[in-house]
Amino acid sequence: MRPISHPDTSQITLAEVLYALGDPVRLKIVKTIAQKGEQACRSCGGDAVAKSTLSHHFKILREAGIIHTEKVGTQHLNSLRTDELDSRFPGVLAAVLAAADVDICEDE
Amino acid sequence: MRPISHPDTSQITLAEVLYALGDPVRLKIVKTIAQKGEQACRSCGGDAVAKSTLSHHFKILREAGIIHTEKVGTQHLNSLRTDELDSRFPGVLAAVLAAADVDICEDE
DNA sequence: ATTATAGTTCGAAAAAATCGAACTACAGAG
DNA sequence: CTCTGTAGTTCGATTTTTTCGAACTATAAT
Repeated sequence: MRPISHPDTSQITLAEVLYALGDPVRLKIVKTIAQKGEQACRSCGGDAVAKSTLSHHFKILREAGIIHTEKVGTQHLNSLRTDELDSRFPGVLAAVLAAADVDICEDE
Repeated sequence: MRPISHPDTSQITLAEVLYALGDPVRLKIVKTIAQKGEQACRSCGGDAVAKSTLSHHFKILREAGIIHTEKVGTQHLNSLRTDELDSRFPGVLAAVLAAADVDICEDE
């Protein structure tokens, strides 16, 4: 298994961040982590999505610089890179998270 | 040619908005309209993208509820649905536009 | 009428998402 | 230490989405 790599703050691009957030499953993942804190992968997906697809979604979020993944035993704990994201693009994540509460369509 | 249709404010979803913004070409279009005001399609694309692809990008933005398109003579004038977007998802567009100024990667 | 410009639509080719199956990695039980 | 279970990844195939060029529609100007 390849080591888990994360982009440096300076390498995070806006288009990639928005792209990563622009998927119902990934938006829900981010929302869940924001609400409940650090989460393992399987606790975010629900059962509508295959395990391999979920893995792919986490990879997209990680490569966009939105989440940090740390391997702990058999599971991968994911947290939001809130501070780094906010220093790079101030207010974006906060506005999206606030909007995610308003939006009813993408709720489970 | 089909009539140009726009979603109602209440039909705009966050995931669709973020998805629409999560493409370098579309982000640039939105940025251009925000800076210079109402724009025709061809004045936003640059020459890196085919005419038909540009047409597709405008369609995505329109269907996501981000832009309003009005036919004026031979051209289509596009404007941001700033107020509607802000009433639906307060602060999101503003934060993204501010971030787009910071982001250097997606600049032309 | 003719020519030019702005943009759309169509069909094909290229790229990305999704899935199930097979795999790796670790933890705990026996 | 081996066996079993759980968490997640990787692989190959299928489906969906993007992209393009070519042909088309619509309006304007000559």
